[in-house]
Amino acid sequence: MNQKFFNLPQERQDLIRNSAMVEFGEGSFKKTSTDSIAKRAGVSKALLFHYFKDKRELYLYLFQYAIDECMRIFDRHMLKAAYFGETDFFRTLEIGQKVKMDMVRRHPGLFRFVMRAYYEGDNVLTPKLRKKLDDVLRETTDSFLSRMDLHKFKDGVDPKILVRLLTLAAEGMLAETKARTPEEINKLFQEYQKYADMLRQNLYKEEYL
Amino acid sequence: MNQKFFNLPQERQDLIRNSAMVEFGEGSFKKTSTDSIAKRAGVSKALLFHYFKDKRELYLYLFQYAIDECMRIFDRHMLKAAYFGETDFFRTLEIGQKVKMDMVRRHPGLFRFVMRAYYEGDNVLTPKLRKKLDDVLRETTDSFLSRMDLHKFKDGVDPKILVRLLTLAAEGMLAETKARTPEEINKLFQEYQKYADMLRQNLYKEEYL
DNA sequence: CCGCCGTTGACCAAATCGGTCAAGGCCCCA
DNA sequence: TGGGGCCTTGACCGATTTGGTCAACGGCGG
Repeated sequence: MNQKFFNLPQERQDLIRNSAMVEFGEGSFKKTSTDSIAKRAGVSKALLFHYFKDKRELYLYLFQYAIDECMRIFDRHMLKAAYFGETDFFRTLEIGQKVKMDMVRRHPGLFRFVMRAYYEGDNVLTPKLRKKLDDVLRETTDSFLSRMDLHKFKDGVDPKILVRLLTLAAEGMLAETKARTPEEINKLFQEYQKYADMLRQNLYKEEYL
Repeated sequence: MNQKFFNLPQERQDLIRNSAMVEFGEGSFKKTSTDSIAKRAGVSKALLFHYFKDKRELYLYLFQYAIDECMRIFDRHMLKAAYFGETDFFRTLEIGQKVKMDMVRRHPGLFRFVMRAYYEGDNVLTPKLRKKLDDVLRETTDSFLSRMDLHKFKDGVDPKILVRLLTLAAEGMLAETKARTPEEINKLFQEYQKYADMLRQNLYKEEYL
């Protein structure tokens, strides 16, 4: 790709990246047209091909960028939690969700794009990239659980499936809305907190409530 | 539409309907080509236009069919539960999920299609149809809750958000797999049951366990 | 033998596809 | 004042795909 892309102002880079991720997130690689991407970004199609030699190159760059962004966000959130010595399962997960929702605001369409890309039927994504995403997802969960204080849970509660349950719920909420305004995102977060509170209230030993 | 469509053997009707729902479920109305639908069904495109005058007519028929099918399934499951006098929240919900997963086997792509259609940006779906789906969803939840024995829950547990939490999880699981074989679907169901068991174990009063 | 019916491949004009190219506008340095 | 980059664009390309049509095929019951 044309390295001059990075000389553009950050907002313009984001505009192009976000538009492309939203479009690629709505359909398969083949069905997504470069025209629609350009139109969403309010930019000429020729400009896209000025910075990216190919539709495929744009796609692969976006995937790389998305994964890196996820990692960056995750690291920041874990570092933050670690800095404050936070070891509480729900509070840390809450921070995570908050950061995630913030990311949705900054990069609407990123999650959907990554999911799409992961399940993309065509072989546009190499197995190597696919594996990379796998690793990121698994490592984040493990790393998260290893730092938490799991003694607070009642006996018989498996924190691992609890993470999955809450993550599924959060992603489901994210998937079913096109929320972009801060108020909408805040509403989603409040709903998430209702679930988390209910679980915390009933899955923690009484002495930790 | 051409009423002779219903003279076809049921399997052939299902073949066409399912293929169309899968394809429409993967992309927007505009981006989904009649060619791909025909190809998936192993049928000539001309046949499609023999039974449905339009791409749009096919789409609207499918939506109607999908909603009716959902209703039919829901009624059957509720009647079954009512017949056995079942009033337990988790057992009834479990039956519901089981039936739902069965439907996924019989109609792969139905759920995704309905969701897509609901959030479809173009105005192919009239507000009236959209409202109809809304009503169905809300009514089923309310009707379900009104028949359940909610005294078993500990104080402070809101069954309504519990339904939503479990539904979100189930739909999330459904969305992230392309599971079609009975074994895969069974695996999903087992995962669902892990969540439900954990919640039941901790949200019910002890005397009801 | 006919007529009906489900089915098809070939075909159509129109739209859309990914990608190119010459040139316009703008700012900075000489 | 006159270039020389640099970001940006509209117009354009041939190739493919689009939704939709149509004449005709084959099998089957009468």
